[in-house]
Amino acid sequence: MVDNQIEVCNCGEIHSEELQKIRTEMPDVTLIHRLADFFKILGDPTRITIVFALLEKEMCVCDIATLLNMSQSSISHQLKTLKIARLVKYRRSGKTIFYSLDDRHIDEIVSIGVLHTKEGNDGK
Amino acid sequence: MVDNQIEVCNCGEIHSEELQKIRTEMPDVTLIHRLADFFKILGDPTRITIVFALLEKEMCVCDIATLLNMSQSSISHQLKTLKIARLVKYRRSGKTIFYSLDDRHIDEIVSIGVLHTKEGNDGK
DNA sequence: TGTATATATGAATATATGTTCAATTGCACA
DNA sequence: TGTGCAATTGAACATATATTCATATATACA
Repeated sequence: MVDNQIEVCNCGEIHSEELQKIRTEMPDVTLIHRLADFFKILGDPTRITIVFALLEKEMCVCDIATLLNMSQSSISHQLKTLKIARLVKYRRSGKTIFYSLDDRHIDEIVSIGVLHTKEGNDGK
Repeated sequence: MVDNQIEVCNCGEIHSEELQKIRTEMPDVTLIHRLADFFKILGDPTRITIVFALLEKEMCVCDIATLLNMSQSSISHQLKTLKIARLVKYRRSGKTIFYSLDDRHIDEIVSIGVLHTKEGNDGK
């Protein structure tokens, strides 16, 4: 990324040296993109519901589909997304494949999300 | 939502009584949607960068735009999104408007996200 | 080896969403 | 009151993405 900054305004509320200092304290671009990708995973109702389900116990694809009342194909697609993001892992047992959570931070992060959600108790 | 479940398979890995039990332990649909909306907010590089910036100090719109090297309009749009989601608040001071974080859980949740991101240290 | 079952995959479609561009609003100050 | 600046807003556009449908894999079992 080239460093030619847009000249936006002259408000000068923060001097450019301070902006420069803040810039050095910010996480690097790669980390930010990975972080955003991580949160994006949890930002879909289907996927986070799957996470909640797997928080209860390991399940096979068709169990999850039945639980969520959705097609097996769409669950499979979402599980693939979760798998790539390393949020779930799987094991094969004959014909069926069991999925389970693969991140020890997930319950923690989801719990905090619930806190935030319940505090802002507005009708959306 | 009607409760006519799709009959997906007969794998029967989990009996329907157990699925029913798990169903009762799952968060309700409204909470899940709010949670997904919350995580979706953090699931965009621009928005999470804004959050990181505001973690450092309160800033006006043009400062953020300069810092992120983005147009002031797009920052303003994103700030509106963050505002609606109650992640940021603002105060007016003359012509400029200062934004700051409005959620005491944010640094916590972002920190855990960073943990997850750094542990899965694959080259994506 | 052939059939049945659980899961995965690819293409297509519909929808959601981030940024830009062109205005407009709100406040300050001369 | 009128000009200037910071910020907001709405429409348009391009891109991303969730689900569906049809089909392909992979394993079990007869």
